[in-house]
Amino acid sequence: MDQNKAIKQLKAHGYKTTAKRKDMLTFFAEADGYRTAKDLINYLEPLYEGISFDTVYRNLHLFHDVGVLETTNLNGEKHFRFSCSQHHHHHFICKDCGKTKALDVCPMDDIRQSLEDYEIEGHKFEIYGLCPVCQEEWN
Amino acid sequence: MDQNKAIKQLKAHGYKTTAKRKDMLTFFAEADGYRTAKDLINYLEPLYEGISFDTVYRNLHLFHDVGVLETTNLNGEKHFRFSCSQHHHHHFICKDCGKTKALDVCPMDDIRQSLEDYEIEGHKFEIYGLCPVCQEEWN
DNA sequence: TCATATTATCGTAATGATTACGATTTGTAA
DNA sequence: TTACAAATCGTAATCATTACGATAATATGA
Repeated sequence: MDQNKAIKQLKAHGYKTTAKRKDMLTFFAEADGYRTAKDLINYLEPLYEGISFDTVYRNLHLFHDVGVLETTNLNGEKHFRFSCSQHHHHHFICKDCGKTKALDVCPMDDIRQSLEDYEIEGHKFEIYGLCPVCQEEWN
Repeated sequence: MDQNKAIKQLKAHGYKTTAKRKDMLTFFAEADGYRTAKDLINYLEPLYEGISFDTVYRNLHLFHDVGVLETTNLNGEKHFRFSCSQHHHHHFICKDCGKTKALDVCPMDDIRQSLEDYEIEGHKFEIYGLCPVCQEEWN
């Protein structure tokens, strides 16, 4: 996912392109990892003094609904990042900087058979820790 | 984990046995799956009218700290269940009733090698859906 | 059994993230 | 340029969770 693709996605769904939305997408393009609503607000506040919670949260949900962002819950707080729509995979997530590393293995392949009677709607596999860069900063 | 073992754990850590704590443990023993703080409060309220949030949340955290409960975050809300301390495993979790099914596979085994430079602190693998019983109830 | 120190609980207020809403403004297509 | 739907504002409400000073209950040893 990148900014242009994201804007196309919005248009394709009949949503408008606004300066704020563009800047939100810039934020996530530069972030390259999971970020919170608060992170986004901090980024936008200097650009648009007094920007409304409504705007921020509504657009985060909108972006998620049209597939621009994916989301996960870390310590009870929602985190967002650009979707990796290529192929199904999971992530290592750095607790410090929020950046991710894609993992090719998906454990579901080996497990479906053992859950025949269960209706599977989704699954989550994440690894948490410190990326090499942030390890340095702790030493 | 069962009620007696849980009470022993509390004593071993110097915590007291109270009627409320016993009833909380009864709740989780009967629950046999993930439950929220609210679920617990609903269960306790008829027994102890006006029971304090402080009591409920403090004890949930205490139970977690001494290894009586394990916790996970579902839709932004903390859920608790008796720990399965035997050996490391993951769960299928029913979205309807919160009951779980243990999964023997742990994807970490295959993945550690590909994260040599990363400091791994934890991981999460959960499958969500409907258990056989709850599927029936939707038909 | 009883005193006492320590732990638990109460009642309630505060916090933090998120959602909601009527009024106003803005983007877009004709 | 107009008109209308969509977007945003400003702010209040909600929901889960945490915090705290005052009071009560438990466990231990005299």
